[in-house]
Amino acid sequence: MSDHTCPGGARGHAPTTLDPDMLVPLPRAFYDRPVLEVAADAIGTIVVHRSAEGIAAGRIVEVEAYRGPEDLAAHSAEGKRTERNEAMWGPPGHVYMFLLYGVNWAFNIVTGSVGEPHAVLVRAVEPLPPLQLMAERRGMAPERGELTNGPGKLCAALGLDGSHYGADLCASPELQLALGHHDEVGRSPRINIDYAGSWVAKPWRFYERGNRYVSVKPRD
DNA sequence: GAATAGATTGTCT
DNA sequence: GACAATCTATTCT
Repeated sequence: MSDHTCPGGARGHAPTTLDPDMLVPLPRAFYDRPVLEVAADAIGTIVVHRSAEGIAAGRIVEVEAYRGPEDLAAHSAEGKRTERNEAMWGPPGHVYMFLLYGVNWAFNIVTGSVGEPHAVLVRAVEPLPPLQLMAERRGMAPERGELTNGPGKLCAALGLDGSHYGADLCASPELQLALGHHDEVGRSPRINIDYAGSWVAKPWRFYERGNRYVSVKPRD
């Protein structure tokens, strides 16, 4: 869809080791585009979080686009603007965090211009070595393959929470999104938005085909 | 593998 | 007071 990811070279293989110094943060222009384009191109990019506990990173393999105010599945549906979703209305490249069911955090990337309440929900990442810190945070062995296969799980593994609300992915030394590679991208309706009327059916979930970390198994 | 229930709390009506 | 862009354990088949 653009030249920001996978220009046709290496496909489908995450690096076997993570070298933070080799990671190139995506420019603001990446986020300052229509949310469906950013969502599609976000597949394969690498989330990196550096904290006092250490570094943790994952390759994005599943996202969903939310496009208020017309999209009834979005928190910004019908132009609703509250303290919680304020970040959705702000500049592209910033982070929107919210709490689900009182227990799980969700990590979102704000896209489009200021005043366009659009965002990309990151639903799953493929964890990149070293896995030990992420496994500790999740309280399970990495071999189980369930470290980061869901919105709440990846936040727990990467150490993301409400303290990252509004962070600028283009300027934060702590939290960044970097260029990566991806395999073939599939699309499907979004997950768990039954309340959204006719918007339920829109194929606004994007995922890497065949990747074991995709949270809800697609039909293909 | 699929279905179910319970957890748990900030946010909005 | 209701509910949520979910996760886990448990109980089936």
